[in-house]
Amino acid sequence: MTRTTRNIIDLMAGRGVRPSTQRIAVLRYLMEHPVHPTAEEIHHGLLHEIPTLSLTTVYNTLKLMAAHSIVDVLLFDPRNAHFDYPAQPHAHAWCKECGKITDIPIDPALTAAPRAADFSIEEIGLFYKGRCTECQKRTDKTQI
Amino acid sequence: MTRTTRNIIDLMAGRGVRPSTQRIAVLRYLMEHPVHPTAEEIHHGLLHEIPTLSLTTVYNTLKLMAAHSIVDVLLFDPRNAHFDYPAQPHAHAWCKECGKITDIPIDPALTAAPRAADFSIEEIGLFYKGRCTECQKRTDKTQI
DNA sequence: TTATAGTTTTGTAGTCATTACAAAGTTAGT
DNA sequence: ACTAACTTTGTAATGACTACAAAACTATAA
Repeated sequence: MTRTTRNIIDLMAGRGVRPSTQRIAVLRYLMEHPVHPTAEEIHHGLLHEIPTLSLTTVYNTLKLMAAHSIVDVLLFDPRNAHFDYPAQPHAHAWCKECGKITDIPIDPALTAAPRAADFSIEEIGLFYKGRCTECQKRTDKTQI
Repeated sequence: MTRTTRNIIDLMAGRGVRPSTQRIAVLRYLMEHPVHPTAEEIHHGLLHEIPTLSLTTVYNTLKLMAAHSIVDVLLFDPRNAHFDYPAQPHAHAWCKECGKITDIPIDPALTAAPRAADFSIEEIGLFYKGRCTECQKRTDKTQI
């Protein structure tokens, strides 16, 4: 059992989620691939390790871990949800053109709860939508 | 032609969107119903006014106006998109329990573009997820 | 070990918001 | 009025996600 597996089990147990082989694999995949994958991508990426893993289990696992605040669900992309293990607090930038989601270091002041008190805040999200450098370059070339 | 209709036409023209009867109706509905409705709700709410209005047109119109930054698409709710005419810049609070989306006045400093420059930012979003006052009260009662 | 109950996983069959598409309708300019 | 370009409409599809029930697994106790 690797060091990471121990950490993952402890993290899950601390949040009230029973660690199973599949759940550990999904969370480790998210930790080792901080590129905000979709459920489909996680499933595909784990198939060689757990050939019997079903897509349903990946969805169930992500939903369960999101409910226990272990992972974040990113819904910028209208086509499908992306998932994130938030090691550090950060904002997200979504490129409208290529769909890539990039982490943006966040100013700690932004994570402060706002003055409006008529709401119990459990989660804060900050995101930017626009165009990444590569897509800007590509469009510029085309336009010349 | 009402005052508002004139304003809507000017707004659309200024953003490069040709104003049609259906498009004007959709945008006015959003302005007069600042409760972040879904496409289905907008369609239903306009049927008595334009009985032939199709749901496809509502979707097309919202997509077009979003592309021209006239309306915002809110994707917190995993079930369906909500739409917003942002009269003032504001954040959104989404209640995980009842699904209601509430406007939160935003500190103008938060809308400033961040220092990370490798990205052309066209839109900034700030949201909170949690529980609204009513849902908190209801749960408290249940727990007593 | 074996039994048993509770939990998790799996595969299949849906559901449903959203989009593609082509025909019909509308608008604008000549 | 004529024509080209644009918009709307209805239907049919797409595809992410979920419901469900059977099978597999895990933990605990006798």
